[in-house]
Amino acid sequence: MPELPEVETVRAGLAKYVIGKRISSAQSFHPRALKPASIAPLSAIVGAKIISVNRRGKFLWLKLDRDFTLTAHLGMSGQLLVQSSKYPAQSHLRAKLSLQSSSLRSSKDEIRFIDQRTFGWLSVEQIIKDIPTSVAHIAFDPFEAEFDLKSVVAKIKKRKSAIKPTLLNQEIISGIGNIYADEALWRAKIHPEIVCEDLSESEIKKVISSAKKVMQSAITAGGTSFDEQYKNVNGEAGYFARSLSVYGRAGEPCSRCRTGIRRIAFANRSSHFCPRCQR
DNA sequence: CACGGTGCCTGAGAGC
DNA sequence: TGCTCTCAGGCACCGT
Repeated sequence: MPELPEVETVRAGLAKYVIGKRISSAQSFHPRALKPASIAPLSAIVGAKIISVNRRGKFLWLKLDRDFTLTAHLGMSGQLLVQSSKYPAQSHLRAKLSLQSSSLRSSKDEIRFIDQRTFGWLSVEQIIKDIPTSVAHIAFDPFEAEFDLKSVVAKIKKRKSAIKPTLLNQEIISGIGNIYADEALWRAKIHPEIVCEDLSESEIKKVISSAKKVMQSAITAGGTSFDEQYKNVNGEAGYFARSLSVYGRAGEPCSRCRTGIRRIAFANRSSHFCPRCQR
């Protein structure tokens, strides 16, 4: 599932291939591919040049030489592939952008948006202070210069809900999904159901720094391809799944204390943790 | 304002 | 073999 490390891998891959290119056509093939809030059809970006590829948390956007942007979210199963238009269409191809190339030999002439479960979307949006409208309410992620650890800790400390759903709340800290939330809590030795108010400031800091560290390691590994849905722009899987300590490892021994990893369901999600390390 | 619950979606895998 | 059911979890939205 694409969380910050996977989206960052896709962002970097896109940046490598598409910056400076002009979009020569843009088509959508599924009614849900374009977000209903999009201010224009996908064809509105035809003729625009891609200036940069940006990310906040799990949101991605192409900065164009226009006063609007193309924003993308991968949802559960979205992929953005950069490949040749000669390559046959994938079964869940939802949209594609053709790139004008200066070199006739360039084979990476298409961005394809593929999405099995259709929770992902593209959207043409206004850009205000460099941020697209659908990203305006999203909190800074821990890799952004503006991320303010102290204020995030203070905000979390006041909350009456459990730490796990709080880590998943993109309006408090962005980029963390179910996999990295479980991994961060295991690293910080904190039980997912502990109420935020009951944690000390240093415990909250530890969870956040653990989240940043585990996500940094995952970026280095090219992301986690746990359910075969996530791929980078070249269609390759990341290999961080082998480095996961708790997610998807119910019943296996904890690598710190050998106690069996437990899986519980709460807040409509599964949580994996070590019942001995995380009290 | 804070927070919990629900809906959207498809294919893999389980169970019969 | 083939049917039906459950599960996976991203975000938006709604009600309390």
